[in-house]
Amino acid sequence: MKKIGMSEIAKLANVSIGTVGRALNGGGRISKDTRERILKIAQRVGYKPNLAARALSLGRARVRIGVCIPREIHYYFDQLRDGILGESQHYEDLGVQVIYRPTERLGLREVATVSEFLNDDLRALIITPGDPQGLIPIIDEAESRNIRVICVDTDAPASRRSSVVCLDAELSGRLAADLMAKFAGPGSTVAVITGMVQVEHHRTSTQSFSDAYPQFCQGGEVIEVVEAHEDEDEAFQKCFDLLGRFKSLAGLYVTTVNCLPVCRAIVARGLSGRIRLITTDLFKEMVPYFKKGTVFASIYGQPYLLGAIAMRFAIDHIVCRRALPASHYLSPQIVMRSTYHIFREMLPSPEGDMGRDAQELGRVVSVIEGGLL
Amino acid sequence: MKKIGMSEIAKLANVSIGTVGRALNGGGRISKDTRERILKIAQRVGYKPNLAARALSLGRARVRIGVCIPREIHYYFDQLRDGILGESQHYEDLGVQVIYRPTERLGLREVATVSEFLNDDLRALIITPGDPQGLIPIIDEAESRNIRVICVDTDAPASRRSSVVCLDAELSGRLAADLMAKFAGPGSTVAVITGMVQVEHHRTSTQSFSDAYPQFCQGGEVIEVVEAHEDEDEAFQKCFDLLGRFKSLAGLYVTTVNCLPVCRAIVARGLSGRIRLITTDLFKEMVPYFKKGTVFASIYGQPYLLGAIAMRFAIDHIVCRRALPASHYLSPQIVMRSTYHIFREMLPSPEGDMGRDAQELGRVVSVIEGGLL
DNA sequence: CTGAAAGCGCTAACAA
DNA sequence: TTGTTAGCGCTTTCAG
Repeated sequence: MKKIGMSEIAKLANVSIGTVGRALNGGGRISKDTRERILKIAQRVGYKPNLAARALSLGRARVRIGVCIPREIHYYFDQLRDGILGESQHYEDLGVQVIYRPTERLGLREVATVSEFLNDDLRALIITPGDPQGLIPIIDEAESRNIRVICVDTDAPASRRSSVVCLDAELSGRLAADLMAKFAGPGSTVAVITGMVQVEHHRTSTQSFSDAYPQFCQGGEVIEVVEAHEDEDEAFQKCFDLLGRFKSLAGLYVTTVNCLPVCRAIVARGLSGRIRLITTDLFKEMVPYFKKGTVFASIYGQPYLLGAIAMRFAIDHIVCRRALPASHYLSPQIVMRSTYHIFREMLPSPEGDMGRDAQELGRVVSVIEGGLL
Repeated sequence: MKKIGMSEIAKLANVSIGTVGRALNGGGRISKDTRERILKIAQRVGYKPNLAARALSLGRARVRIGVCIPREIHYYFDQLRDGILGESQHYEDLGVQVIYRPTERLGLREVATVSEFLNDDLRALIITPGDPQGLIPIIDEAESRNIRVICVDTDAPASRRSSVVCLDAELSGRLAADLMAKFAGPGSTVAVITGMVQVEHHRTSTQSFSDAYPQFCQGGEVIEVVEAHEDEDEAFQKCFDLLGRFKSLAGLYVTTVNCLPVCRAIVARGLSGRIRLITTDLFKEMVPYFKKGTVFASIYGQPYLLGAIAMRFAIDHIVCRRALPASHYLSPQIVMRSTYHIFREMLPSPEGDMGRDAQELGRVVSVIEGGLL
């Protein structure tokens, strides 16, 4: 089956190549007749446009994709960014150009920043909603202007966004419960330390854990849910207290974005390795607590992969004209003492990270990692 | 920073565009002087070739990549294949053409099949060595003919292959031990059921598990390593016996490619949910045993991702002239009752899988999965 | 409404 | 050794 181009179709249809172009791309003036005739032929011969030629003809940067994600927390969003931008680089010569305009923190000046994209002649917009409610009108406006909005990591489910790529918070919570039940055994009492309950993801996974734990664990009970407001001292203190109050506590599930204070409290109580600690993050400072056995497991959403997939979706849709999946949930990774070291999160951070210059030729010793690339 | 092309460089160097071409691509007759002058300029202005233009100019299929992987076991290698071929499709218009020539089973007629590739004018060769020893001369021959050989899933470490993308067997075993220790608790006695010990991966992970388990588990012991030769009946019988002999057995680590007979034996003994069973595979027939709680966890190497990464490496190297990492280890996924359903392995298999026609436009309800895409 | 032609950046074949 | 030129398949403009 040989590849067929527009000129072959032109011959088959007895028209010029220009007419074929007009038929294929919705373009301008063309009679319904010829149009349909050409379309039929194209279909029959299985015409597929040559993307390289198209990109070349259109000139560079005909596919603009906006990206608005937070800068902080760095350990997490730097990965997300690298996934998004890294993936896009592979398609530069196919005309993909990324406009990267981050916010400082999740939700901060988000509505304004995203709004700025509206007049940038984008084809797609990748965002991490921190204020889903406030974003709804902008997302909907973007969609109505034919800008496909893809939510990544967080979602704005009530909006008309085309697609979402994220972890299923409910699933994360259930998985934590499943794991905790198997770690702690029947009849065990556990607690949860959560961050700001306003944050959808934390609220959902906490709830889900609490619901699921008793099911997975015969006679098990979630004895308390502590809210730590993402404050280090507060988290430490509350956790320290908790451990003092419940001597029989078997496990702790932490959904804050920073598990370190909890680790410290556990160590301070001399309970490292005894309390089954399940966290939800992964960054270098955790290493000592993995090594010591303080952290039993971390249920980690791989932001790099998340970002790469979101960008891949955008490109597949716009450049390759593939359908956009309404949603894509990926499975959280369970990271343990024996495996944390092979995640890209543990690589020495080269500061100037997104090296667009890259390493030409030569030989890289070893790339290690949990995600793609 | 504007994009600079060959013609700009030509102007800067006061030569014709043809000369620039000769300087940049190692090509033919050119004086050392001009060559170096041009190279310097190119470097200075940060010249990056336009891959779309290059592909277009070269005509289609100038980058041929050979793929030789097994057909069976289907549940596993179909995923690997989809990852490899799926990734390549994205680069068709950049000139990437894949020659897919599978073997029936791992190692079967492998040397002959791989040999056939030698005269196909390939740029890269992706293989799954089943007979690493026998392949060495062919791999080395390929490399010396400037065909980059990338091993995926299995390896031929003694050969001159450029790269390997796989799971670290030693790590898989350690992770299993880590998990088992946390499931079973101190002082627990466990056993291993392994397949053919000739298979490198099984031997290594078994060994690694046996070494690591006592370290992770206070007073724990691996009481027996059963070899089942990949035979269903044998596996069932041996496992059934084992469970009869050691009433105190707390866990079982299975490294065969088919955990079903072990599951059945456990159920037959009425020990489902009591014996901590850790497996290493993931396919639809396992679902009932996940649901029942027979399988506690499966440590699964995601073959789709493995394949996608291997192909991505090949393309990045050949098309984008990036360095080939000597090795890339990815972290095994821990799959549990609460998460198995979101893996692509659980999707209804569309038989005619690698749908090259794909779904144009329209809207996909939901894509679910553990890997990339 | 349709045809003709220029040109995107690069490679390769041919001239000089 | 270097310069010139014809495409690769497509989009887009300008004539017809």
